[in-house]
This record gives sequence, C-alpha cells and structure tokens, in this order.
Amino acid sequence: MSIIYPSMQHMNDAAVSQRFEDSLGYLVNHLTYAFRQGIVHRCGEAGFVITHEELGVLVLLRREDGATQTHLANTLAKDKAVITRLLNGLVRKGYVERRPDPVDRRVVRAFLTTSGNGAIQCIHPILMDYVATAIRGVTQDEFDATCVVLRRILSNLQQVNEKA
Amino acid sequence: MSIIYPSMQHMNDAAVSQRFEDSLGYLVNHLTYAFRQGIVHRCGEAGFVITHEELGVLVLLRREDGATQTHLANTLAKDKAVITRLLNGLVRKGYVERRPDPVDRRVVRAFLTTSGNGAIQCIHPILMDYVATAIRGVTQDEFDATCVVLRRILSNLQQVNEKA
DNA sequence: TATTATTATTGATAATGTCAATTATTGATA
DNA sequence: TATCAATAATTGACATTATCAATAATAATA
Repeated sequence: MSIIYPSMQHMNDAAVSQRFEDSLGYLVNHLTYAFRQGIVHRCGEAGFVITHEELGVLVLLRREDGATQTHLANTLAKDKAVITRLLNGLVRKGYVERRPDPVDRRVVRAFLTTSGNGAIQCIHPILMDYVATAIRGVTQDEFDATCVVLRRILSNLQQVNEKA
Repeated sequence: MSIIYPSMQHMNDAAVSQRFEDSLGYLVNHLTYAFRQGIVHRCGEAGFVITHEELGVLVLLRREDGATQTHLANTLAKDKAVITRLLNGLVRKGYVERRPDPVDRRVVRAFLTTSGNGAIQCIHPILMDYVATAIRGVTQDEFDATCVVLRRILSNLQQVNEKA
C-alpha cells in the first residue's frame, strides 16, 4: 500500500467500483517496482552489485557531492537513521567517505570517493538509457503536466500531514 | 532509489544539471512516503494498527474478495512469498481467512472475515477522505492525463524488462 | 552560563523483499 | 495411462529497508 489506490472518480459511488488497476496507486506502485527491478538488474549486468537505495544516494551525490546527511534524508524521503546505515554500507563498499563539516561540527558530509565517482560515472549512462526507453512516446508537455499534477498532490499531502 | 530520478530533459546536457527535486523520481518517492505516513497514522488514530502493505491487501479484498494469492501478488506488485507472509499476518489479526479453491486445489483464495470486513468498511471512508484532500485542486482531466502518461511509462518499462 | 535545538549515531525491533528449494496439484504428451 | 512439464503456494535463509526512542556532541539562544 504505497500510495493512493482509489482513483479520482472516488467522489461518486460508481467510481468505488472502479478497477483497482486503473488507480493512481496501482500505477505508481508498479512503476516503482518495475523501475527498481530493471535498473538494479542492469547495474548488476554491468558489474555493480548495488541496492536501489544505495543507487539513489550515489545519483544524488553525483549531483551534490558533499551533501549533509540531513539533506540526503530530506531529499530521498528517508529517516536519518536510514541514511546513516545506507552510508555505512557505501563506505564499506568504498564508494563514499564521510567528512565533518569544517564550520558546524555536528554536521557530517558525504563525498564520493574516486571509486564511487567511477562507479556512478559508469552507471549514469545506463540509467540515462533506461530512462530514455521509459519515457519513449511521452512528449515534454505531457511529462511536465504530469509533474505538475504530482507536485500538487504531494503538496496537498504534506500540508495535511503536518497538521496532524 | 525507487524510481526514475532524472527528469525528462535528460536528453541534453543542460538537463543533467537539473535539480533532483524536479525529477519524476523525486515526486513519486515523496508521494509514496507522504501517503504512507499519512494513511497509516490516520488508521492508527482510528484504532487500526495495520501496516501499509496489509492495508493494500484489505483494500484489494474489499473489491475482490476471494482473490487468489497469485492475483494479489500481480496486482500489488509483490513476490508471491511476500503475499504468503502478508496473509499470515492478516490471518493472525483475524482479518482474513484462506480457503482452497474448490475447482483447482493448488489455488488458495483469501477472504475477508467478518472482522476484516468491518475493519475495511471503517477504514475506507478514512481513505476516501484522505484521497479527497490529496487531489484537491486537480481536475478530472488533469488526473486522467497523468494516469495516461504513467501508464505509458509503465508499459515501456515492463516491455523492456521482460526482454532482459 | 544554562537551556534548548540540531545533527548524527546507535540499539532494538519490525516490516518487506529476494530467491531458491519443496510440495501439491494440474495439464499436456507420448 | 504413465510420465513429464507447468503452476500455485509455502518455506527457509537471508538481505534490505523502516521505525522510533535514547544518546552524544555541538551549536544557538535566552
């Protein structure tokens, strides 16, 4: 039950009897599942034994090397404890190293090692290729409109959640 | 790394430097996270201590009572072993019972018990209410268009995955 | 300075996921 | 019909991820 099974037409009764397979939740779930399976498999084929969540960290660090753990947690939608342990794993694999922030000594920043950088540089084109096939047949406008809707829903959820 | 971090504009270089927060993956991840937190919390407040995945099973059984475990696995995008264990949990909680299919004796079907039915009948309005606030400000057309795009992407992924 | 807030870690445990092996049954085929 | 292959579910063994409270270290504020 990752997300929103009922589809939009839940407002009236007819909709309650709508097919589960037509709901946003179904789509999001399956999308997530398929993407995970696919990308992890492709990375494995390329010689990178890595979990999907570890991959998320590397992808983010590729863009924002030296991110703080709080930032990683917020951006990846995870508890800070989860980030601590994901980083432990990546450090063990030699992909990441931690360095204390020079200014604020409470803060720890995560950096790609040479090896980690090599890995993500190698993985990135694989990811790009996979994404390209994923969005085949979707126009930029359609894609943008989709993001707008999802962002709206997300914003609604976050708003109502924080009130509780 | 649940899903597709890069956003559409990955095709050119400018896009590669786009913000992580603008990607479809970011949206889907956070959407999933926020929805989970919110609905589980609301169920808990109503006296139902239930996990998000268990909730998915109940929601599906509400619609398709007597579903086979294979069907549950396919619909919820989970391994059959996961379904076996989710059902074990729900049986322990008294919400679900298993009955063998009368025709094909390999097949086991999952049914809501009286208690399980009561629970989902009580939870359903909570879910509906939560969903209603989630999609506030989204028109039916926008919602439908979003589903079309996501369905397209899902279809692309499934197609390319099965070839591998 | 004393208090409060923030950042990260740790411990303990629960929840999910993966994947191969096994059992029971059914369907197909020779 | 006897055999073999396919299917449905369970189990075992384990990895991964999540949750949540407690703690330590540091920083910010009154």
